[in-house]
Amino acid sequence: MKTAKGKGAARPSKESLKPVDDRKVGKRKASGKPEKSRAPKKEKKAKKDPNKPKRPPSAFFVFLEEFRKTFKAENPLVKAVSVVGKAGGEKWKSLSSAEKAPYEAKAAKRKAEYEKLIKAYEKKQVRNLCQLFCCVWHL
DNA sequence: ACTGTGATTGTTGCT
DNA sequence: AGCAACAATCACAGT
Repeated sequence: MKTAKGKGAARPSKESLKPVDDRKVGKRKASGKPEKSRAPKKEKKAKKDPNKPKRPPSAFFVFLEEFRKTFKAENPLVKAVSVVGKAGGEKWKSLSSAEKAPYEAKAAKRKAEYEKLIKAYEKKQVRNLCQLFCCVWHL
């Protein structure tokens, strides 16, 4: 048996229908551009705001969330997230638009809430800057 | 002991 | 308009 030990993706066969791109997460460099314009400023630590709302999960993630439960329920031995991800991706592509509809609907709702959170977040940021400005002005 | 990684697709955000 | 990074998850490996 294949000891699905975490990393080793337990998918030795069926590469035909696997158009996975090389977009490995972590270092995605599509263009041969050595310097990423979007690169985080190494100078000064890019402190992440704890209040910054995280991006809303896409329909795929919404589906994946439920899929993980099902997958783990049927494969409690599988502990590799990669396996669930691949299985979920394959299943996701197998789903029809109608079946993805409810997930997309939820995703849309999530997005709406996200926009609201972002709005409040930006507002807070502005407020924070305002306080800072006020403090400086007061000096 | 803690943090990063690995894989999936979609969405968002900046240039 | 297009590319790049990041969203959850969970166990393991490395520092």
